[in-house]
Amino acid sequence: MLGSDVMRGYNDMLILCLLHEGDSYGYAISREIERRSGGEYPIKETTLYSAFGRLEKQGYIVPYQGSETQGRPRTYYTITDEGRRAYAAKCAEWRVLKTVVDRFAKEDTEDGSDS
Amino acid sequence: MLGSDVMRGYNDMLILCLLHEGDSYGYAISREIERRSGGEYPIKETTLYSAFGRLEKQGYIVPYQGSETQGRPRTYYTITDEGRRAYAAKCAEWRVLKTVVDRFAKEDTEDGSDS
DNA sequence: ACCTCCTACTTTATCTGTCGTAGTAATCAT
DNA sequence: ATGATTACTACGACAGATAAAGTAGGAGGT
Repeated sequence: MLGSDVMRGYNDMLILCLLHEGDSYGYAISREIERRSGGEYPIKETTLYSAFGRLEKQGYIVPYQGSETQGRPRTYYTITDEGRRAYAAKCAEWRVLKTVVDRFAKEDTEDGSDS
Repeated sequence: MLGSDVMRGYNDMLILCLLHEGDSYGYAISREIERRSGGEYPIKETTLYSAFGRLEKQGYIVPYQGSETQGRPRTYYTITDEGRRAYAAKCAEWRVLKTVVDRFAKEDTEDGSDS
């Protein structure tokens, strides 16, 4: 299970990634993140919705009211061109981070003696 | 240049990694992190020293006064067994994070035409 | 002797993003 | 009407990062 400190800084990227694949809304995104992370990262609702506010303020996503609903009306989000650029930049930064942090991580499989 | 949000949660790992390789002190660790990250992550002094306090409180590292000095006396740190275990755990978490975040990152090289 | 530079660490106050807890809002099945 | 599920909001607290400034010691130039 991933802690929030290590995911901090990537929540925005996860959301932009999913919106990059198509418009969506809070609840669905929350479930998709949990599903795609294999249950390793069940994002908190408060974290998610505060991220929406941040991304919207930065002009990366735009909200609109959805009609089809099965409960309270949904707020859908569309990613903007600026959002796509920000997503690409985040992905590039992620590649850098990987190579950098890998230089500080040992490769071993925890014991080297199993099966 | 890596932002602090993405490194947050890995500062402790970087420090434990270097101490795992041998005793050291703040200034040297700061320089080694910058060097090994290829200049991508010049860790802030306040970040570093507050991490030392955190790690010491958790019993992961132990301080002692060094004698050889070229300036103000140095505070060296040794990693403890518990610190080694914490380092291994952080590395394991890092491996998980990589596979999870990769599922949300696009692979492209920004233009698809480089060597 | 004085000043500056470099090493080495500390203090304080502030900001950002996440979290815990709780509450609101709407629809559907019973 | 009541409760379950979907969907979102508000509020206060906290940890870790940051900026800015200060403290402390030795080496080298003038």
